[in-house]
Amino acid sequence: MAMTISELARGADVGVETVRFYQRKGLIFDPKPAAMGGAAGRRHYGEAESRRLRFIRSAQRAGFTLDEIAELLELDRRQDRPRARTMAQIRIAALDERIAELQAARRSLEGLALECARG
Amino acid sequence: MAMTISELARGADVGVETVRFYQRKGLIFDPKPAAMGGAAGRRHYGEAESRRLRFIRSAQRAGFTLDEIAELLELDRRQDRPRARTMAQIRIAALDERIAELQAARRSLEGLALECARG
DNA sequence: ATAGCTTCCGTACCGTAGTACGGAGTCAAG
DNA sequence: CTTGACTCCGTACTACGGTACGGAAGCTAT
Repeated sequence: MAMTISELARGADVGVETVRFYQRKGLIFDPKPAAMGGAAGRRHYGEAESRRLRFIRSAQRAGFTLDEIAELLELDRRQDRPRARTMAQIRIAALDERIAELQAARRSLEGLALECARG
Repeated sequence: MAMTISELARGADVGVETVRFYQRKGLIFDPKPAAMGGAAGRRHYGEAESRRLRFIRSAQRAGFTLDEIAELLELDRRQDRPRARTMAQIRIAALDERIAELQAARRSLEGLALECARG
């Protein structure tokens, strides 16, 4: 249950420095060691943090910026479903656009490859 | 036919500063004004540069980095079709992967939006 | 001929998302 | 009880793709 930072990082396939970076950004709860009733030095993390970190990575794959992800996490905390839904829909539209663009690029690369093959 | 830098930039929907940045990177021929037999100060560009600039933008949309685009332009100059073809194929594979990832992200966002709608 | 937009040039700065570094302290195994 | 790995912390640096700034000089329309 209780994990060190490196275990947490491994669980989401990110580096320790990246976790620390997210903490500085406020994306991950930072159980300040000093603030935890004297437990010396080390932080420890549980399943909640691990899930949160994996969520961040998946949201990133969906194209959200870290700032947007911070907002999503905040919306989740506040149970603001309408706004979260809006953000999701905006992102879906952007995704559709991006997918179409990549598919168009793919087609034109196919054409290019074909030209190269013929010479 | 002969264009100023701002006309060239407009033709590809980029800023003048971006054109200058590409010149520094060596992506666009830079007809150094001093080196052109005394024509004072200003560069002028033709259709070739305009096409080149538009090519850069479309290659970017396909996900090539500027360094890769520099290589592509060089391959074109050297008529190295096999290598260009290889690069295109590598990019197509990366594109396929990326498209699949975005589609997966899209599906999970749809799920999220649905959850938000129900509450 | 002069006002005012462009151009040129170098250099500096921006946002995004990390990654590295150095020193000090800490924990676990041999 | 030491050695070696891990942690903490602040700060600095990286890559990428631009974007901005400031001064000098050049066009262009009035």
